[in-house]
Amino acid sequence: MKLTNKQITVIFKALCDENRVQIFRLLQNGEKCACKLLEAMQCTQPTLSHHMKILCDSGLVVGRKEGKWMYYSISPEGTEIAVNVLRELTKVSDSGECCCK
Amino acid sequence: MKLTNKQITVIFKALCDENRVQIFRLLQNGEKCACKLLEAMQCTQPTLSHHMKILCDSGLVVGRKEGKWMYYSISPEGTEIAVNVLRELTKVSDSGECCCK
DNA sequence: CACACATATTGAAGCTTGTCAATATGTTTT
DNA sequence: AAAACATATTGACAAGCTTCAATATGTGTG
Repeated sequence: MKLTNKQITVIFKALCDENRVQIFRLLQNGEKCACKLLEAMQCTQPTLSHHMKILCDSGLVVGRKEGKWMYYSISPEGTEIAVNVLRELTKVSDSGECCCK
Repeated sequence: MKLTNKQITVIFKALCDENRVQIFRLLQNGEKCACKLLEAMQCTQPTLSHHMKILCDSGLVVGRKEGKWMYYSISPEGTEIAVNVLRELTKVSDSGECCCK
């Protein structure tokens, strides 16, 4: 599972906005419909929809349509990938010294 | 260790830019001086300096000054915090159903 | 002390993102 | 079929980010 730098930025862009962090907090105790999220957030419906799209694109959140409602939840698969990417990217091999030393 | 939503976004902004992701890759095999990073990157010195500031502000990278050189490395403490925050934020408690169901 | 070198800061231009009002799409109800 | 409802899309504007050239700061060297 090899991601490009571009794809990695898409994942972490999900967490670059305070509103989206708050949405994660709201989703932590289970799936929620968009209307419930909207109630809890201080933004308009189109803005929420925009953030949900970014969250879904990142893979950290998944959406499920049921009739006229849209249910969102945190994706265990997506978040596991994100944790692994973060781990991978920040892992230090420490194989060598810098030339300038 | 309780971070605000704002502080969390600062952490993940480090990984929102392709160039910064590339910088992590360069730092993976140990501390590097700014001049070495600059060589490897396709950007000007002020741009690199700007990115290094964002990385240091995130806590994921630490800088160390030695004479006229600046050495940067991945911070094990910072990255551990980041992983924990990501884990925390994406942990699902699943305590209850959404009202709309 | 003047000069060369490494890095940081400033200021401006261009691009991207976040936000909202208005509107469109799709679904259920009457 | 029309009305009501939930969500998505569009278009416009504001705010923020990335980038660079120019300049400043700090450090070692002749």
